[in-house]
Amino acid sequence: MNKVNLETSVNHHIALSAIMIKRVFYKILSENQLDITPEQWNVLYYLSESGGLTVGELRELTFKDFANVSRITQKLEVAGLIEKVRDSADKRAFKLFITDAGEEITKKLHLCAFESTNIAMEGIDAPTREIILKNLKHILRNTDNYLK
Amino acid sequence: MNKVNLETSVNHHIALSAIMIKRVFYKILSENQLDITPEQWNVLYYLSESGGLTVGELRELTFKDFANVSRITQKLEVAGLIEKVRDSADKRAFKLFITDAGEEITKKLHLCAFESTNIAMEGIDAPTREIILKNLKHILRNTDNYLK
DNA sequence: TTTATATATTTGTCATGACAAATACATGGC
DNA sequence: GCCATGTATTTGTCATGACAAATATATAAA
Repeated sequence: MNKVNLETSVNHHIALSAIMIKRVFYKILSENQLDITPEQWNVLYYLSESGGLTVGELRELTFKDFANVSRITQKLEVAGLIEKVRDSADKRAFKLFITDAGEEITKKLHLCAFESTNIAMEGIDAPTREIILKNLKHILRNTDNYLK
Repeated sequence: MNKVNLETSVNHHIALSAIMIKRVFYKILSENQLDITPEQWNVLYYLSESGGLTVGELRELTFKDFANVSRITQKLEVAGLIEKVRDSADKRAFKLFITDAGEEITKKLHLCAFESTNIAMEGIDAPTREIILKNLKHILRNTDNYLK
């Protein structure tokens, strides 16, 4: 009888923590009257770091699929936070750029992300955070290999 | 300038790991022709452990909100995997019970969950898993306190 | 009892994730 | 150039999460 116990399952607790962290982030966002979702923040983050990414490149960076990146970027474009420019060399593709308004909001979003990290990680020292990070990256490799 | 770096953010990697683990689980479920979602598995798990829970009790156990538990249990009921029985003492509430068909599927789901754990955690030794689990529980307390 | 308020659950809406199908453009082989 | 195939992106559908509003029943207060 291979029975799983969710109370002691790391997998399960990763899922729960992810949900709770996202809730904290949502709350901080709404307290700061930022009409942005955590996933939109994720896209803005990468476009702020490096402009001119395509939808496909964003897909890789964000671990999302084309469909979702497509829809998230549409919303950000409507909100005036990014621009989608047809690539003249490859007319199927877009190059995405963050706008000045997008950069403004991204600055605030960095503060919110910083705050939510402080809340979630309070009482966990730096070496332990390193261990957790290292092992989460290990889990990402494991799962990535399996899904290939 | 408080700038967050997602590449070294534990928060962010928890979110990514959660998504990837869920994808692995989805894949295993579909390979086993189990027409069940990870969230439905979660509900089945608790109803298998202890029958007669209300929607509200399930909500607490699963970290979901009423709306979602309500919809998930509706689908499981339609699929014949659980039963919702009006509580005679409190006619607002239901008592939920897993059916024999639900128990059958739950057995298989335990195996799938076990398998997905093995895939995600491969190469991470037991003491390290303990450390991760302990700290994820710490994060759950931190976030829970903040959201209160 | 009547009324106000609290509780259990459901429904509606929007954003997102998974997944399949559709669109539009590119590229290689003929 | 023309066609088959591949690539970039979009759209549609279903399940779920967040959140607000609605429904039904319970309970407390007047």
